[in-house]
Amino acid sequence: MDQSSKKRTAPRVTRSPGPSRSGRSLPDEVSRRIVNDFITSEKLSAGDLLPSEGQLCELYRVSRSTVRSAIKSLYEFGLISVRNGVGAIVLPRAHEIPHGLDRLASIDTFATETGHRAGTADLSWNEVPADAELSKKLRIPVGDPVLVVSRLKLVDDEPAAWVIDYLPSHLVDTSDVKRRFKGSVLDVLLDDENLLVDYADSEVRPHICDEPLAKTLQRPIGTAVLYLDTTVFNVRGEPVIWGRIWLDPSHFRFALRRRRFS
Amino acid sequence: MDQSSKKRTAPRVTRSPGPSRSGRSLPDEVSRRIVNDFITSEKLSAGDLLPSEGQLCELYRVSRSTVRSAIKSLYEFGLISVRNGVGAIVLPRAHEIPHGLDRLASIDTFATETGHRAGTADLSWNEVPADAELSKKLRIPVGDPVLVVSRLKLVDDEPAAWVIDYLPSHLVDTSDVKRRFKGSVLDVLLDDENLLVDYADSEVRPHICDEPLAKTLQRPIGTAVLYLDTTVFNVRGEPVIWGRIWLDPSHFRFALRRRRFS
DNA sequence: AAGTGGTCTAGACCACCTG
DNA sequence: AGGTGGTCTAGACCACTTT
Repeated sequence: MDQSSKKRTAPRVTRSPGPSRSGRSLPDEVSRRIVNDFITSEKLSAGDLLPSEGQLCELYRVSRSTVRSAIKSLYEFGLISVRNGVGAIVLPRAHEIPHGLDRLASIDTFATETGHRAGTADLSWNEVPADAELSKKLRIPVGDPVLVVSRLKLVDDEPAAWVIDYLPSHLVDTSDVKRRFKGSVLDVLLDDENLLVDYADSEVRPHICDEPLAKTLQRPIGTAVLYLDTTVFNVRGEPVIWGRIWLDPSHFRFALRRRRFS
Repeated sequence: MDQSSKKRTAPRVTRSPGPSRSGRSLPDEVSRRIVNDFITSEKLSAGDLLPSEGQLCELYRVSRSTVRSAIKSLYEFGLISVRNGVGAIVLPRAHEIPHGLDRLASIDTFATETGHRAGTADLSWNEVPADAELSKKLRIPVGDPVLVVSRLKLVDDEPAAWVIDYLPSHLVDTSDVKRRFKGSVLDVLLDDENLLVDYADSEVRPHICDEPLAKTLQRPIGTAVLYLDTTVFNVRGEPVIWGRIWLDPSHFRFALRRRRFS
């Protein structure tokens, strides 16, 4: 087209300014630009159409594949809808999705991201031999050592969740985990590049507080809480944590965006 | 390339046999083939590597982009992990995730897919003017007519959930919905191509059965159930259903695969 | 060094929606 | 008819892992 003569001085979007290492991909960068330039800037409002893919290609000087990838992200993030033959429609940003239940992240991360202060109390570390249940959940032989970490999670200094994590000792160095622990066992393991932590399967159930739990969470006996039974796996599909969490729903809203198909 | 001399007689994967209209995309077709040929066929087992992307391109005679798209689907579906420089690793117990809580589908669909029989009882249809809460949830003026559909959902003839759906009357033709209703309001709307139903935001909370609910679900008073507060939106981000569901956890397990980032 | 996945480009053609 | 998104291809180059 036009590169015959000179390069346009248009602010072409590139991977990053410096040594091309910002962790950000080109599509992510384009997503960010689209959000800044059109969505949060209030240049467009809910129901309006984004510029067409072709226009965005010219604007940011990237290929259509890159623009399409960026648009897909915005769609999956719930910011726009896309209609064939029409365009990308800006959605109302009213709904927040406070804690994406489908995202693998720690309570500390969720709390911090939503502007709250996460804390830990009644922390205890134990090593026990695996019983039948632990053997099944962690897929290790009965009797193998298991690190048990239990604690009360505080949000803004109020009891919010009771958490017990079970880790196969052969996978983790107990003293190392202890040293790097800042409130979340999951975060320590997520940061460890050798463990290759990848995903978790959770099951959500309602639960009624019995006396010890009620006392711990400082709620009346009989209060309804959410129980999350979670197994975290590495990329090879081996269990690395079995976690049991009892959550006070007054401190944690569990929101979820559900989509067709997928 | 290689079409100069010999053509492979390999069974090139194409969009569909007939008039190219099966609704299935090429990447979806390739995904299906990969699952059939390598994962469920037990040719590979958990921890094994899929053939490389290049090999899959040759095998199915498609471009690398198509193969990568197929692989991404398998990843998002939780069937494989992918590691840079290594390959795609088959994950264990790939074949479950009974009720993906993150998927927009009806109770009937979930029940049927898991081999159960869905039923409906105590069905009632009403039209009421929107009060303040309905006005807020459905984003319509107070007083606007709202269709209220309540019923007991049965799974294998046992009470499993109490459901109330609220629909703005201006969006739906009540008699039409009634006529096409086969147990699920959501399914009727999902099938309607004019409504453009797109996604839902749900919030999950624990709930303790009071007397009327306990009686309806035939459970003891004080039983813990899950309460799902769900708003369904169309592609323009307009609410089309507000649904309230009380679920007996003994009939519905809510599983969720959680991934990093995303 | 060789092989793998990760990223990005350029271009072609199709399906859909709107005038 | 013309514009928009949807799909697929071919190829280039980079980053990562293994040998």
